[in-house]
This record gives sequence, structure tokens and C-alpha cells, in this order.
Amino acid sequence: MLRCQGSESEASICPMSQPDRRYEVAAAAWRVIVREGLDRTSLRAIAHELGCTTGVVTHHFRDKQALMLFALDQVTQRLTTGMAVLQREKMLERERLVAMLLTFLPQDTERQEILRVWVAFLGHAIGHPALMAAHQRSAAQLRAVVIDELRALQQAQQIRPAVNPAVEANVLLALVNGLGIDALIQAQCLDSQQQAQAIRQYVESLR
Amino acid sequence: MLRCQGSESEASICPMSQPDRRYEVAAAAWRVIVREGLDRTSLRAIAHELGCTTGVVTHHFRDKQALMLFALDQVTQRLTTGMAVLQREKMLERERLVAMLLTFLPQDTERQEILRVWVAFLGHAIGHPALMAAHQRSAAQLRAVVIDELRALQQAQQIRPAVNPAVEANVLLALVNGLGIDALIQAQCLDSQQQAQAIRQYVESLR
DNA sequence: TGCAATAGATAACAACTGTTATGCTACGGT
DNA sequence: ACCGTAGCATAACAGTTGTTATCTATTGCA
Repeated sequence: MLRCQGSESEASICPMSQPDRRYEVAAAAWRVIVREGLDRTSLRAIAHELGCTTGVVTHHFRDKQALMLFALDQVTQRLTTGMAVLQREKMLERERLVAMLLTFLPQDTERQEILRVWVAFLGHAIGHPALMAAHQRSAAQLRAVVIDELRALQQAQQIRPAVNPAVEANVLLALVNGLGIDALIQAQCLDSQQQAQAIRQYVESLR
Repeated sequence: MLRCQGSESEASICPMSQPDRRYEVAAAAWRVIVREGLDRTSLRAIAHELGCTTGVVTHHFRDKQALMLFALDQVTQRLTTGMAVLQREKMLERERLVAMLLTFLPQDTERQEILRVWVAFLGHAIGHPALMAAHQRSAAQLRAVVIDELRALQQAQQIRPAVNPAVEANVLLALVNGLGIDALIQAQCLDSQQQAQAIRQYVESLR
């Protein structure tokens, strides 16, 4: 059982060639967060979800905060890789940007889980500057991808030259974040297709 | 000290003519939430913020959850009354809708506090169906106001007849929510005026 | 004046939290 | 064969939590 796929996380400086049990711990933490809420996500609950004891968690993470930051980082990682895949697979068109932005919406259960965890952490970041800083870094990272995409579209003359990529990236991300939250609250006034249409409409307005 | 201004909250069915100490408790809870985070907002912390003991809280609220639901309801109350004021004061124009939507953005410190509390509760609602249901009701209430405004604008021929008020209300609220969260994370890529401009631009596109 | 309800203080309760130390087991290198 | 370390279990720790019961003071009403 010695799988050795490299894990390119930011915190994998420590000497670990194994698939890093920490990913399993973080995954268990995700599940508990979504099911029980962040306030009931104790080390014992995570360990129980993993089918182990708290020794596993304490052995692989210095603090609970370290675990939480790692779990939050996984959110960013998933979103960025999801977008990166689309950047490689699809042609450079406005529709590609739309597809990338749809990554943030809870289309399938996995996306829904990501969004839930993200919102839970965002709420927890209120009054916790360290966590808020992590969110800030995450947001900057995701924004950078969208800005790059907008610039590329601009260079390909798919959107107007007058468009400010930095500004519109923010607006677009704000829009998808808001739509995602609405869907999460189950306001249910907009279904998945209507949300996609709203994004597409805004992107097309940049033409 | 027998102030008797009526309080039109949803939970004020109980026989209390006083200004209801519960509002002060909720205000104290807000302050603790913003400063310390929702996880450190214990009954003792709230009481200490209020300059009293926990007896005050336990006397006026059945549970901690009752207090939390009350505090969350205050968020909705503030936002709706803020919009209602604008509806009375200003002329019926598209700019009035913009002004109403700006209510959700952290323009001053009070708005910032409201937004922070709202986000904290939203994160806490993950894994807590009862709280999530409260959010759902709140969102529905706010959306109804925006829908009404859109319909009125449509009747006044300020926006296109083809526009679907229900859909656009959702998109607009999603946009302001997202922009507010961005500002909260202090992504700081968009200043207050740029955010307002983004909203105004979308509203004008409905013309 | 006297009774009853309200407002609040205080303290004790059990449950749960993150952290830490310690013990056990299995494997990898020498 | 030996030893050190990684991986994990276990248990104890002190602190904090919401809840509850009990007690005191004040106020409104008859």
C-alpha cells in the first residue's frame, strides 16, 4: 500500500512521500463540516468520521487551526484545478470563461460540498483575522485566473478593449459567489440553467 | 425610565411593553460576534459585553438558539427598514433601486457590521437546518422588496417589459451579496464607488 | 401596606473542547 | 538482529460551554 503520487500542496515541504494521510483527514473534516456544522467539527468527530481516533489528527497536524487552514486550502485547490482543466480542454472563447465561472456554482454534489465548506469557513473567518487572511489569499488566487482569462479573451478580440479585466473579474466572481450562496440557501428562485444564463449574459455584455 | 416605544418584531408576541431588553442583548451579541467570532460568542461573553451577568440573557431568551435567531432576525429587520426608508424618500427611478441595493454593501461601519454578522450566521447555518431556514425566510423577504421595486419600475416604463422581475431581483441580490463579501474579505480590488458603478451598470442594462 | 411578578445575580452541573503526554506496534535501514 | 522512527491509540488535563435552580431586589398593582 505504498502509493507515492506526488502531492503539490503548499504545505508539503515536510518529508512525506506517502499520499499524505492529511488529505484523508481533511476530507473527513469536510464531511463533518457539511453534515454537522463547523461548530460541531471537533477533532473527535473528525477522527470518528475517519474511523480512527484523535491520535491520527494530532499526529499529522500541529494544531486544529493547522488542520482548518489545510482544509480551507483544499477548497482553493479544487476550484483552481477545476478551472485549469477547462483552460486546457476547451477553445479560447467567451463560453470557456462561462464554463470556468460555473465551477463556483453547486451544479453537482461535489461542487455543493465545496461551496458549503467555503461558506462555513467564511463565516468562521469573521473575528478570526488569520482565517480571513487565508480567504484573502484564496480569493486573490482565483481572481488571478479569471483576470488572465479575460486578458486572453481581450487579446483574441473576444471582448471589448475598453473592458478592465481586473474590475470585471471582480464583478464576475462576485456574481457567481452571490448566485452560489443563493442556491445554497435554497432560495430556489433561480435554477441551475437560469444561473448559468445570468453569467452568460454578463459575459456577453463584455463583447 | 419607562420608555414605551412599540417594537414591531416578529417575536414580540410576549407581553412586553418595555423597549425590550432583548434588543440590547442582541446588540451586544452582534458586537461580540464581529469582534471575537461566532464560536467565541458565549452567553458569558455577551453578558460581559452588556455589563451584566448571564442571568440577563437566560431570563429574556429561552435558549441560546432563540437569542441567535432573534439576532439574525435583527439583520433582516435593519436591511428591510433601510430599503423602506429609501422607497419613501426618493422618487421612483432606476437610481432609487440602485440606492436600495447599495444598502447591502459595507459603505459605513454600521453596514459593515450588519454584513459581518450576516456572513457569520450564514456560515454557521451550514449543517444547521433551522438556521438555514431562517436565512431562507430572510432572503425571501428581501427579495420580495426588490421584486416589488422592479415591478413598479416596469410599470413606470423605466425598465423593459421583457425583464422578468423575479429573475432579475435574484441576480441583483446575488451581485450585491457577492460584492459585499468581496469587500469583507478585503480583496480591495474594487472600491466603494466601483462597486456602486457595477450595480448601476447592471440596473441600466435593464432599461 | 402588602402581594406578586419581573429582572437579575450567583452558583453548580454535566458535557464537551483542544492539547499534551505516554504507550504500543510495525517497518526500514544498518 | 537491532534500533529509531512513523503511525496511531489511549487517557488525563484544564478550560469552556449551555443549561438549570435558587436567591435577592425591585417594581406595579390592589
